Amino acid sequence: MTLQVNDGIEGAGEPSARLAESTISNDVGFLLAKLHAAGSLLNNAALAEFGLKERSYSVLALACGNLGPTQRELADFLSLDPSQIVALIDELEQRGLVERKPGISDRRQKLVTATSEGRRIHAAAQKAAQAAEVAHLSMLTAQEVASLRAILRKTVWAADAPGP
Amino acid sequence: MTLQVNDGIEGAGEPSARLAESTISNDVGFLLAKLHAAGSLLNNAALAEFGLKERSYSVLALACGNLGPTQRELADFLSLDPSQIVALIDELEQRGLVERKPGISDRRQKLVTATSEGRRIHAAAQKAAQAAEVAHLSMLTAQEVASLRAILRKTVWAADAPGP
DNA sequence: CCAAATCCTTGAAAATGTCAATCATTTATT
DNA sequence: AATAAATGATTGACATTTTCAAGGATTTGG
Repeated sequence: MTLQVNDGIEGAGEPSARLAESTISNDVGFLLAKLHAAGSLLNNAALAEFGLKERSYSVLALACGNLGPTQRELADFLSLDPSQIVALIDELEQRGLVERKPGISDRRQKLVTATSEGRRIHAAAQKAAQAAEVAHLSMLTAQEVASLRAILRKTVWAADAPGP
Repeated sequence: MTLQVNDGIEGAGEPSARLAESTISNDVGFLLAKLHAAGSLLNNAALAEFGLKERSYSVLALACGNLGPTQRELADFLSLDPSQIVALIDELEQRGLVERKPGISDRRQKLVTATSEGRRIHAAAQKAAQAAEVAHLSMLTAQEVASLRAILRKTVWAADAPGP
């Protein structure tokens, strides 16, 4: 489930920070939800210029790597239903940003790879997304950002093979 | 504040951890989304026993404080549309867990307060939710959890606050 | 007093999430 | 090798959630 921000992007900070006294303000889950919601808003705003949202951007980014992900892998990795992946790729494919290729060893699979146009769009979108991230975390020191990233990675990939 | 991370990761993998090589695996926004999704799942599972979800639990928790929040404040604080607050409170009120009281100085407002039954349910649900949080973050050291909480709080409210 | 703004509520439309069934293909079993 | 079981992609139906716009009640500002 997702908490979504209905605030304008430039809208002034927290109108009712009075409730921040509540005990749930210390719940990591609650803080995570709030931060994620605010970040999504900024991210989607930054990506709108390229006709992308967080979802399609993620798929495009994964298609731009040289990993040749199958749709099933994308669904698992992004924690989405396979049918949602179909819709996302349909759109990206119609825009000529990605291609479906039959799996090499398994013809049921469809490998998703970015076109050169897709790579171009992705490079530009990535810049915008990273700028949005920097802005969103501008109140943190570089050390804090690094710690946050490391802790998040450790938690997300726990019990997994070592990440990048 | 000391921010340190034990970055030793090992173990056997999730089905598609292969894609973790991708660059988006380092995006704070992406990690936030994944961690939030996983946490929500655990949270909702823990709260189901009490007929609550993250949303209704949050509202109930805020109603249990002595802050007498108005619905507008709840909407702002939880980043939800006011109409969603109406539905959440309707349900909690029908179950006898919270009450709507007319605002003291402004009769348009409705102050939301928990009943004693609501407080009882909340106390039990809080235990379950906190246990779920502990389980979710079990791969982190106490120090890392404290750092995470502090950094999240600082970012969300753009003001530093001491962790518990 | 009047106009504008605010709070809650309702309802409808759009976007998302969830699930079951299907076809083509692969894997496992006999 | 033949058959059964399992898997990947796709479609479509259905429920839930988000997002808007409008309305009645009340307050605020001129």
